[in-house]
Amino acid sequence: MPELPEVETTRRGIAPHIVGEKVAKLVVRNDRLRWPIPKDLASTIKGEQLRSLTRRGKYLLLEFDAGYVLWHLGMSGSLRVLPPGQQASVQTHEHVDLCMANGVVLRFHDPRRFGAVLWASHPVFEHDLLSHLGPEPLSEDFDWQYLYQKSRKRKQPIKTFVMDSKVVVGVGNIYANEALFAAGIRPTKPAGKLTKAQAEILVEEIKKVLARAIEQGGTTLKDFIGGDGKPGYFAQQLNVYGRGNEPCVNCQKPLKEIRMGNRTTVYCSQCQS
DNA sequence: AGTATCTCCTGCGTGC
DNA sequence: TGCACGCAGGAGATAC
Repeated sequence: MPELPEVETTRRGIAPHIVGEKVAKLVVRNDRLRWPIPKDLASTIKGEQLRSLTRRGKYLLLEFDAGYVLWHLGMSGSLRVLPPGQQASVQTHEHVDLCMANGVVLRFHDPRRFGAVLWASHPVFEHDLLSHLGPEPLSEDFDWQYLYQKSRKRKQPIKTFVMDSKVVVGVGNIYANEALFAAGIRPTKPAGKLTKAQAEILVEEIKKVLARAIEQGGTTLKDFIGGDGKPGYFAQQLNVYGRGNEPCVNCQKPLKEIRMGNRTTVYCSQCQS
């Protein structure tokens, strides 16, 4: 399930193989993703040179002279590079191939089809899906003063608050749970009740957990495949996620597991307040 | 405006 | 062995 670290890992893995190359063709075997893939996308980018591959939140941005392809992996999506001449047969749920002039094929696999492949003309950041996004969590714009100010008078639980992409992008369920545990803050705490000190440590822990995950190249979650086609090798220790009722790593008290906004939430009632 | 709920989809684990 | 069922999850859409 791609969270920001997996998307970034994918970006880094595939970029060297495709940036600077021209598009030979886009093959769409199934256009029914979260939104339909535009019918004319293939003709729009055919022959165009890929100028850069960047990321905004969990969106990959493929830059061409005329505009951008926005590529979101959704919850179960993965991209892998098939080297030139390696004619791997198409497996089920492999919905899209981006074929480059150098023979490299970028293949999209997405069983649950929550992903998206869309076109955005210039300026890309004014696109409806990007214009409202909050700062990148690893950027300097995301600091404790920002989080503190933004959370004032907000009654929403801090966990759903930091998972809101308008507040900050890229903090999914796994890392929200982990960062709140590391910060010693209870997920249910109203965002507006955070102290300055808590805002400071939470921002720090969010950055730490994401940066560590990127360093390690993604999670071990089972359907992640790295940009080089190898399985994810991320072995970051998860202290709370998936450990409901198991002992807290700090105090051994059984971890609480609750539902918040339809998402599994795990915390230690003794270590988080 | 802020907040909570619903929704898209398929694979997997569980219980009968 | 097979079925029904619940759950997982990003984030936009919708409803208060």
